[in-house]
Amino acid sequence: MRRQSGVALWRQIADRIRAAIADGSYDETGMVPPETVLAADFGVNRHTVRAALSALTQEGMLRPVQGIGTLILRRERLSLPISRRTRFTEGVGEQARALSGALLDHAEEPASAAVSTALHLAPHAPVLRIETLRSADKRGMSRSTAWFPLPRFHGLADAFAKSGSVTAALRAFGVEDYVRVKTEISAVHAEPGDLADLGLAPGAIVLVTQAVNADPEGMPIQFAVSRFPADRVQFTVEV
Amino acid sequence: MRRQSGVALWRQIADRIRAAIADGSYDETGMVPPETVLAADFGVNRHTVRAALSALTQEGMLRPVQGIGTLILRRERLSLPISRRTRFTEGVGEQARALSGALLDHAEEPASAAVSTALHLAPHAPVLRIETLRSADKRGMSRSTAWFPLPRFHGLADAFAKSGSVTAALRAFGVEDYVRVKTEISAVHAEPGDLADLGLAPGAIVLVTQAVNADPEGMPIQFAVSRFPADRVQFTVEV
DNA sequence: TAGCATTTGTGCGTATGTATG
DNA sequence: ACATACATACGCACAAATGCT
Repeated sequence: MRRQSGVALWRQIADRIRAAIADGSYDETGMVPPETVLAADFGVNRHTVRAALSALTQEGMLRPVQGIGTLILRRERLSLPISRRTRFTEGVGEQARALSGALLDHAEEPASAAVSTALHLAPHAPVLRIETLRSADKRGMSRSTAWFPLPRFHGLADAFAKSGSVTAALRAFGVEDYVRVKTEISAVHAEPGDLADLGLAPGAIVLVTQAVNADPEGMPIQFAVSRFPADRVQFTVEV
Repeated sequence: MRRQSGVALWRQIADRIRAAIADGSYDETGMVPPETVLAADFGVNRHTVRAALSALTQEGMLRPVQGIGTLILRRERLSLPISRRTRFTEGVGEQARALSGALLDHAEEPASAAVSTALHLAPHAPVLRIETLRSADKRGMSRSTAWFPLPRFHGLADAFAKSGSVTAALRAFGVEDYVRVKTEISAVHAEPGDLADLGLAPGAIVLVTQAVNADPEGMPIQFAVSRFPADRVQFTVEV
């Protein structure tokens, strides 16, 4: 708990309580310890603990009950498998009920250096860019920007908008199967765009993946940069 | 850039500049834009930008030069491959010169529920726990806690202390080869322990992996929880 | 050499946010 | 709810170092 660090004490404490809930430290009671206990544990005033709990309540993670304590509303982390056959929709599987994929924006444009490299295209070759938002149980789970080579996938944005699934949209373009050839995983603080689309608070963490998918012949067909709220998603790699 | 969020503006800006440096946005000049430009871009006072740059200078990422600008000293992130044959030392490869692994602590103790499950042991079976700190070029790269079944690996802590390598220590116990069978990746805010061991600032992000290694016969021999500073490390998965 | 534009470094006054008791 | 202390953010002004004309 460091002061004068640019991060308010109440937020540092909120982050630690959130982590403790996620790793099951309070599973026995299903409640957060009393405010006075937390205040003593963290070495701060009770006001400060209350500010932290208030923020977590705002996030929908806690529900305070007068005279009883502060209940934990269990929100498991979605576990997304990364494998040679990574698909968001299938990966979520039984973990959530209401799955949706929305098309936020799309455009045809010349490829940037990073995109043309990833897709093995000539510099500035034309590509289709689509911006998507995926949700599970009405909570934002990923904000993704994907690029596809043109003219092969001209019109794919419409196909995605109809189905809400990249796999289905690609199938409409004759791609029966595709494989994940590379995934880079990093983590950064949420940017203003994430806050709006995913409903996050400043200082929140987003996991960032940069992935390349290829068709069965090994030709890259999609390069995607996706951003996942780290408190709602984790990755599993089984090789 | 949201105010009154528990995260100081200068820290939010420092995080965005760090991310911009990491993704190569300023590679053309090798310098950060002038303070007045950054202030206008982010819509804040120049003092606030200076507080952000000062923090990054403290991290050793920037060097300001009066009359010239602010030079970028380090932008590369260590890329750690995750595969069936994941090894920290080999994974770093050519990316760093001085590699070291220090043994911080070790003890023999009964397995917790998570550990006994991961290692396929009976509840409370005896295990060896070792705490390690790995560094590359004198910068902390991972803080790791690993568990090994007993009595098979009794004395492994000493072997690790001598070599600074898990692979070498295991070989001393007759394990010529081992494979990574599972990796879970998530991200959280740094805890006080991370700040000290890895030299991080509050609010910093740590990537967390939970991994199981098994010997060639498929018997789990190691369960490890590792914490990596997200601004120094990223993962690559090639399947 | 002198002058000028650009850029980082510093000081001060004020308003708001954070943490305590 | 109030009072207090400190951190954060702003606006304005000016000093100091550098490169160019």
